[in-house]
Amino acid sequence: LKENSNKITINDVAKIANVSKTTISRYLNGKFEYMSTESRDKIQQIIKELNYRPNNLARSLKSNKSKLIGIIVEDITNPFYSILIKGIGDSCKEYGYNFVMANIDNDSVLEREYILSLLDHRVEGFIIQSTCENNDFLIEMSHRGIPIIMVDRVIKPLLFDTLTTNDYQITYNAMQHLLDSGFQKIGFFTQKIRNISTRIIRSQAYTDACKQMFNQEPQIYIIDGDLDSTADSIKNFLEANKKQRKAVFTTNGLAMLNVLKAVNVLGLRIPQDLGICGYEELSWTGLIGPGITAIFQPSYELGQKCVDRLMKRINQRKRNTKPRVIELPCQLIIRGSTRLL
Amino acid sequence: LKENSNKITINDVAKIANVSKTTISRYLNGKFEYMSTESRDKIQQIIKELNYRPNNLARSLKSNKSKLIGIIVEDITNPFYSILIKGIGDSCKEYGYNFVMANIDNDSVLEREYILSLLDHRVEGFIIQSTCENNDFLIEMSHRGIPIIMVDRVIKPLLFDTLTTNDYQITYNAMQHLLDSGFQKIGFFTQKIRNISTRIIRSQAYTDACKQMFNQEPQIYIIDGDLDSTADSIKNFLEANKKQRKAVFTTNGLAMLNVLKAVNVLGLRIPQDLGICGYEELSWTGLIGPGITAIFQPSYELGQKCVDRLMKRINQRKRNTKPRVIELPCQLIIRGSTRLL
DNA sequence: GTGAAAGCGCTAACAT
DNA sequence: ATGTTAGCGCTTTCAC
Repeated sequence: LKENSNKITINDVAKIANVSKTTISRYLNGKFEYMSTESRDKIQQIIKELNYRPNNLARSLKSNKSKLIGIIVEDITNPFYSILIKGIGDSCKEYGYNFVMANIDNDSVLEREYILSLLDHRVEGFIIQSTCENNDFLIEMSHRGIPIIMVDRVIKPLLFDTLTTNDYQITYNAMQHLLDSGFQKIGFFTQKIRNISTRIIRSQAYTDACKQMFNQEPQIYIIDGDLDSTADSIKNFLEANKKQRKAVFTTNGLAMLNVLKAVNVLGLRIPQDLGICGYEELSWTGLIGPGITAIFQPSYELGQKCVDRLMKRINQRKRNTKPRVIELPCQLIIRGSTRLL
Repeated sequence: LKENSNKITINDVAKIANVSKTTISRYLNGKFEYMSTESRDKIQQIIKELNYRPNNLARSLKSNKSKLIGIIVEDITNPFYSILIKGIGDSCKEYGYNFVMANIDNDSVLEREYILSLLDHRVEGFIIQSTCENNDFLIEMSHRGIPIIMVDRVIKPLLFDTLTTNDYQITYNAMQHLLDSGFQKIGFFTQKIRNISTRIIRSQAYTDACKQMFNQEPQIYIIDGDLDSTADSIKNFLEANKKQRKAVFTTNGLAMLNVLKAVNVLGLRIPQDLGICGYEELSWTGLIGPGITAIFQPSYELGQKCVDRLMKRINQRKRNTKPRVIELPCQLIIRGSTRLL
């Protein structure tokens, strides 16, 4: 590598190769049919010698193709997303793309700001795990011809390609498993539901299961607060269902963590005093007490498929074709926390 | 937002405002001293009405400032890095920057490829958690004037600004704590050490502690393999130190997880049969058995400070000033897994 | 206080 | 098979 090799331009290469920069450009874009073998070989060698790399900014400015996509996620510290992002990154590489990422912390204002800011860099499309509070804005973007893939969120009516998991079915299956294991009353522990579709769908599956299997009213506990309030919720749930065998279902990893901490503080035995089950399968769920029954989501594959779908859209002439929902199956990992006694 | 508002250029704004695009450009760059208040107000209003946003690609091409930085990490699914990246992202936003990230999975070839690929996008600098196998290459980049911040790695001689934690000291402190808790022999469980400086430093602190406190030879176990081989390592360690009270120290979250899984399989009691302590404090370490004693690293702050430092470098005329090491303190979170019996 | 014009490093339409 | 030329949307020098 030479000093300043990042300052070498197409003109330098052209001059040394004794051809016009058009020919170099053709070479760079693989249009070899428009040049002699000698030109081709000479150019190849010179590029290699000079360590020339084309300036993407200039290419993008001209062609409006930045080879960059934008990723908007709720919270990258959540393992579900960090694995998803790894899938996205690996897949991007295969397509010759890079990605710019923004963490929006559930803030819809931030979501809009970041989308505009990434568009300033001319990202060619987005993979968005939306707050679900900017639907009009997203539709606007879509009308402008910017491909958008929704991940882990379903917005109705269906306006964007959507990558998600079989949330309803797997939640319902988990309920069935709890029934089969002898649990009689199920508490549903979730963060604030807001508009977020996954939470709504999961709670719907729970509610349906309550009616259809457990003959109980839904008992939904919102645990956005601290450890104490989570512990209180659990105590309330236990009090309200004294004689029956009980289990809690958690809607995401954070809810799971909070419930486990509270159960720990309360000194409850799993699964004798309380069964536990829910989203999501994390590296450590097998190690807590008797092992926690948990739902595994294929987040890496989800990330890959998001990119596949986005690339299809980007390379598609006509962009207003009907959006599709792609649903990947989850897996219920059964462990001691929901054992039949 | 209007249709096609991303197609509006500085020329459109200039035409409507009835001024030259130079004036618009001055407005965009805050050079208000070169225009009348009327011009200024008019431009402001028109930009707002049109929802005009300048094309970053064009700005960057001209100015060679992309407002983009590059992040290279080993593995984004490791909570240490995902939290670090959150810190980086939040801090970037304050500076008006975005970042392009690459996950290199400990692969030095990928590291080089990604660095070049991000440079094609004219990132203005890098925050790199290097494989430590591309030092010459990184030095080359640095000579070309590309600011590089090393994070979580120390390369000697010191050629880059470096953000790290007080690894040696905190590891040594952890050893002291084990001694104070009545442990007599310590096993060191690590992934392959390779060139990675953190692992070297941690193992050095361990080795020194062995000599200075425990009067033992270092007992280092490499656990890159599967669960079975980790379990074997633990059995060997126990066999080799039959009569003494024993503890293991793990060098990162993955090693910790593997050890805990193996301990679980072997049915060992913590801390009676085996004490456990090490990197790193994760959301769940308090929930396993009696709670796991662990080292907390301030990764979010580390991420923020990386960006602070990088911005200093980017905005610095003279870039060859002496590199600095910034060391953030860790915390040892003491729990039941290293209890005095 | 304002504008004309050159140019950043490419691509592509149109020649030849 | 190859070159000429005109931009892409900005910034910046220089002139007035």
